[in-house]
Amino acid sequence: MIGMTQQVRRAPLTRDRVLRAAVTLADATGIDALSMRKLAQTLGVVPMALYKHVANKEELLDGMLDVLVGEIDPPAAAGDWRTAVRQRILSARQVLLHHPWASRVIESRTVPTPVVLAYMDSMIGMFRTGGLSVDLTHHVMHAMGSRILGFSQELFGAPPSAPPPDAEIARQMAGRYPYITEITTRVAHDEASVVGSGCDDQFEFEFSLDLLLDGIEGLRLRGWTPR
Amino acid sequence: MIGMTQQVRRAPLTRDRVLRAAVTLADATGIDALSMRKLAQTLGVVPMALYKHVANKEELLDGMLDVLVGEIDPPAAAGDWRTAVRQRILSARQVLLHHPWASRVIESRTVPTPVVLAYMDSMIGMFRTGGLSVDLTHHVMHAMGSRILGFSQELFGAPPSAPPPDAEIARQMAGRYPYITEITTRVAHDEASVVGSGCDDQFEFEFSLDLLLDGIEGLRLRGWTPR
DNA sequence: ACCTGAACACCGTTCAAGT
DNA sequence: ACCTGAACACCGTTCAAGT
Repeated sequence: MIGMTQQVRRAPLTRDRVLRAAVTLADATGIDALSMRKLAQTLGVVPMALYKHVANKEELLDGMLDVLVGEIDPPAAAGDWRTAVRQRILSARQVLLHHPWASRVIESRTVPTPVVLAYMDSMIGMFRTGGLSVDLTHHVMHAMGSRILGFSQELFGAPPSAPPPDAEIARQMAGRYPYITEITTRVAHDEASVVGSGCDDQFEFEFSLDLLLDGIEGLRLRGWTPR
Repeated sequence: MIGMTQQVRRAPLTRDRVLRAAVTLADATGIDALSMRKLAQTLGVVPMALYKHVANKEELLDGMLDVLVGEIDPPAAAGDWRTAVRQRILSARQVLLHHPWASRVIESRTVPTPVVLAYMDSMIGMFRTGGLSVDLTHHVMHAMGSRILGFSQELFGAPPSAPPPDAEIARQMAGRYPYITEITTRVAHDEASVVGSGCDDQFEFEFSLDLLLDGIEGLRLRGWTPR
């Protein structure tokens, strides 16, 4: 027993354990509350011990995204490109919905990791084997942008989640923002019994995705070429 | 002269002066280097003096975005909806290009300010007066998402800006990411004399924007209705 | 050689003391 | 009543001292 410390009991710290703990902590407390110090604490370790497995916090964030990309379903083996791409992006979206902090972290990355590059490569492959030219695939990848990772690219997370305004404030809103009011009252009426919050996020995501995929398929059918 | 301090010389601190100084500082040093303390320093003021004009840093960031939205051109008076929307979004994009930190700040906002609401309202108005139904306009606003503010929604800022890899690394890349390589070599060949860095960002942005606008105009012409 | 406590150079914001 | 210095509770990371 002599010389045996509490540490011996713990599973040895690995890069993978660090990254997974960071994902769990961000899920639980949000990305703003994720610090190297708090992460070390949840692992029962001194802060500096983390720096053996990640060079710095940037590399930690990169690694956390790699974990999430690993959760996205692999591409379906058979079927047309449109269905396969659609399926995979909807899978990516599910991952992002389970980790709401991910979109802001992705936004802050400057260089893709090998894991993200591999994901992008396989996504490009789905367009290419589907019959899109190299040039068209190139522009399509730009057009899809972060949607390829399941981003909804909404302007605000959930603006209509605010408590229902009283009549006086509603009247002011209608005067100042007539067009917004026109839409929100329509939505409130349509879905009063369905959803309390407002829009159907899944419908909106699929509407946007299909708008792009339909446009792309149209270009492919018309044999789009540069210039 | 007695009792006259250095402060008397300075223009009095206003909310507007605080916000504009913050924008200038973020432009010059990046958003990560923007702190309440450094901002106060550039204004020749003690940090706590800022809190008379903004409640906290969140409100400062909101206000900075309001300044940028104010730089976007107002909608063109005449013309079809497609041209007017296109023009205005390209104007918003120019603003974002001049303030590269803006996209990450927008991403971090949770509630739109009155200034942003007014911008969204006028954008919705452009679709409505162009002949889109309330329902279609609603979904279209979701589909446009942050692109309405000039976002490119690219996955990474400038991935091909890396120094040209040597032959050995290039061979490894080609083996690991064959589809990415297929595109990047094509781009490098096409634009070798035009652009050193890689893609033509303006072209890619307009390609994506037109893909969406064409799709939307198609739905309008076909008289799209829900369900 | 490895590990780690203390220290450094920062943060945003509170609050009590000064005018 | 207004203003502000010091303090509080944090950061990410460096580095020298300990084993």
